[in-house]
Amino acid sequence: MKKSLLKIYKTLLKHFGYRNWWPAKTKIEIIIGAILAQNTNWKNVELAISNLREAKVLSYKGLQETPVDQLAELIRPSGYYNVKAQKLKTFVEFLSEEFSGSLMMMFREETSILRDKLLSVKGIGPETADSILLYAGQHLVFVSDLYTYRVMTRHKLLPEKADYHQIQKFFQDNIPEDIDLYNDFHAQIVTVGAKYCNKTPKCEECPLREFLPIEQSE
DNA sequence: CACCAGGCAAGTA
DNA sequence: TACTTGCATGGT
Repeated sequence: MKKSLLKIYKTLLKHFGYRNWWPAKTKIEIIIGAILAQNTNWKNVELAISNLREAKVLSYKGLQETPVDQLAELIRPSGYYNVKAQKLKTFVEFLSEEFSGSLMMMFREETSILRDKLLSVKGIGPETADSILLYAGQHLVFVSDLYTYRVMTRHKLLPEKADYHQIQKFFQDNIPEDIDLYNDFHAQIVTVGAKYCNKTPKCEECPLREFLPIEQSE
């Protein structure tokens, strides 16, 4: 199994090239993006981020000093804007209280301890926590998501009932412990997922078509 | 027009 | 524990 996952990665890498994720400059921008991206098309997130940038509030202080309803207006294109504005505020409060507003201090925490702390923040679930850990903090956690679920289940590598933790463990148990690999593998899965392995799959053109299981008639 | 996107929390049985 | 529902915009 170790081999087949890596083979999938290599196929994706050859097809799409190194993805160079996360598409953001600063750590806080990555965190903001991770929250805004929840159940939302990335294009919409980009619109929201660029609004925040233009308003010069794409920073810890910016978020802290901007009223929640103003933030909501700025991030409107990302959808669920009221909930997400509150989530940004809640994260800022968490960072302020737990780590004196320092991401540097936050990411110095041991991985599993920090993961638990992030999960205790309202609005941060497993995927958002792991995206923050891996992409903003370079912690060794594999990020799963809807596309990961689809790619794995459609290729019969995991059962339909597989939950987040199971998917994550499957990757962590079967590929080398390498931050750059974790980083780019997830990026590749999202890329192939968005293009070919979405709700209405286009397996004929998918670079992973050769990995599809043999169809059984019944 | 309907349906979906790089989730999560809260409510119900 | 295992479903269900609310949150909401912009693209196809």
